[in-house]
Amino acid sequence: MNKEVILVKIGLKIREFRKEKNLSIMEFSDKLEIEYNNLIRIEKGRTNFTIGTLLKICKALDVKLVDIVNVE
Amino acid sequence: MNKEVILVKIGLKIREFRKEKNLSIMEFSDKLEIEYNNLIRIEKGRTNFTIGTLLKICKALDVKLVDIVNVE
DNA sequence: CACCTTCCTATCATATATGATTGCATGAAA
DNA sequence: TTTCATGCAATCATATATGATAGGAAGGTG
Repeated sequence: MNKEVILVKIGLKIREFRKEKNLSIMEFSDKLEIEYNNLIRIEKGRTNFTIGTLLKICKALDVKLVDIVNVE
Repeated sequence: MNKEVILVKIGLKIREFRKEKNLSIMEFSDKLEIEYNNLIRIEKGRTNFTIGTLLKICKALDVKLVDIVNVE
């Protein structure tokens, strides 16, 4: 599984967790220190984001790192 | 646990896996498409590297994403 | 119809990760 | 001693992630 596919899958998983919390992207990006459009890029798998950004997302979703990257 | 601490811990874990394979940083960066000095930055936790870079490392070490980010 | 929310894209500027190179310190071995 | 491998840091240029903003499409509600 190549990078592009994994980034898409991780994005989908983030979106799943966000919807579980009944958060819109805007509400979610407010909780984060991440820009609204950047969050969309991440959820759509269109950007190769950093570990630090992933950690922010995990914190805002109250999930562990392993819960999100478990896509293989 | 903040970002800096987690990046250091992830770096240490990468180093552990590398030593288990008896690879020097130079040998390891040859297997990767990652520069030698960048690998040092990552292992020392001095850079907020990307998911794509993490995936390259996982592939070269033949481990799963979750094995490396399981530091919390 | 207008109005609002949500999701999404595009664009540009800026910050930062990465590539590439150089140099230094240490230790092992000849 | 010299020589070599290894780990590490510093520097600069370049590629790219991110911040910031604007606008469009679809759906719901008045």
